[in-house]
Amino acid sequence: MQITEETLTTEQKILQAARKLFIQKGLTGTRMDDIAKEAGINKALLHYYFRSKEKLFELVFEEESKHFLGKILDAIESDKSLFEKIAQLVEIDTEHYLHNSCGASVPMFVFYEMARDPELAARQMRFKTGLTRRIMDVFGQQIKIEIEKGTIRPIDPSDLFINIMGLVLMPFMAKPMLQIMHDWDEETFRQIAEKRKKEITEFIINAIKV
Amino acid sequence: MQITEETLTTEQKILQAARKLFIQKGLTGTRMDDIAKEAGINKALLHYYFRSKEKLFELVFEEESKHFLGKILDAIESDKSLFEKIAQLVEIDTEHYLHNSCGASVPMFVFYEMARDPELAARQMRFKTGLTRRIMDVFGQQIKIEIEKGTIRPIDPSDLFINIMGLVLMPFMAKPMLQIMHDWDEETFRQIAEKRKKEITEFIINAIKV
DNA sequence: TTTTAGTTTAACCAGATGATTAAATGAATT
DNA sequence: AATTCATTTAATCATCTGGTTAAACTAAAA
Repeated sequence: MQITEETLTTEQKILQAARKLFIQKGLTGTRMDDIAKEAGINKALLHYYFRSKEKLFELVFEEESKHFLGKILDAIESDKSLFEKIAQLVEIDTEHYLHNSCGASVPMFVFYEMARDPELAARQMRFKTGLTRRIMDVFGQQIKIEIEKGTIRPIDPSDLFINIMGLVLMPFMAKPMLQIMHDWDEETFRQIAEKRKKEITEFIINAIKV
Repeated sequence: MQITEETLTTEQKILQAARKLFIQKGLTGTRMDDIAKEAGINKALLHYYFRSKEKLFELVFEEESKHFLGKILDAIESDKSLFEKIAQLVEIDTEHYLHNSCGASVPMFVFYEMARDPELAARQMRFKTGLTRRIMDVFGQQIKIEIEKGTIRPIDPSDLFINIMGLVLMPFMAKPMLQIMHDWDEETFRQIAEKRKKEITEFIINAIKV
């Protein structure tokens, strides 16, 4: 059965609308009325389903930040060589943000809200220490082995991790500026992001391989 | 003469306060009262100096986005070899954001507000076509020459540009998450950003040199 | 048909927030 | 000392916004 607007429960419609608007406009830039309108209902029903704006926001943020880290872990936990794993990390993340943009970037949303509200950052990361530690452990271990084998130059795993994230995410975070700078329409942007998958992977591998 | 709080004009104090808060909390997250309080004055005086929140915000944004692109152009227009230029671009940008953070990141501020308000993005970029075109022209020309000389692998200049920006800016944009993930205090973060200057430069050069 | 329980809405409230105004203050000038 | 003009403030306004409430509607159960 196809999922149309009608088949969604009101709760799902609200969550979908909230997600879209929070990612696009942020917590403080989004009105409860806007979410209601986007979901095709009114404000009171919003509070019937979700007690408060903060509660609704926290749900959306929790989901997105977990998803963000989850995607990374998926790629890193796979049983592959380092180079294949990097290719997969680039592929999975790019693909995810290419088809999940809401007209704005999820990583931007996550980082921005964390910067705006350190309490939120601390609270949310507290429940993700398992995820993050696992990411760094698995990745760090594999890097260490490759360095010892002499297949790649010595590099701090967290540095390499930041580098990969930077290369993958930058086009999505800087999208509005890049689009205007280079006069890219949506389709052109998509093509460039698509093409970057291969190019970034090679860029990274060239950068680290001996 | 040292610049203390007393030597600043009221206008400067307001702009300083507005800058700090807008960068930290964004347009929609910042209250006019907060700016007044931060500047040590009251709300009415704010409107006496700057007609409206939007006007004040636009001034701050204009300044920061111009500065952001200006720093890049400074490095790119210098009379140096490509590799030296990349080193300088990394150095200048990192140094700038290391000493200009407001507890939050300027590039994040610029990108975020552009994503939140496409009108603002279009309006602001319209006056910066000279800057951006100059950046891409000068950079593109030099890349082309190096590729023809065979010193670097073929790469689209805008791709390389995005890559450099991603590598330099990512730690600053993801700072809250990274700090919690790795348990870095401010000083540790500073040291890591400092150390990355050399490492990123080598990373990039290894990635592109034949 | 009546009852009942889950949905949905319009109207309203209290506090927040951007903006205005008229009066007060203070320092420089006459 | 009196005048003048730029600063500064407290009080106030109109609107926005998150949240509440009581009533209306709907469809299934009795």
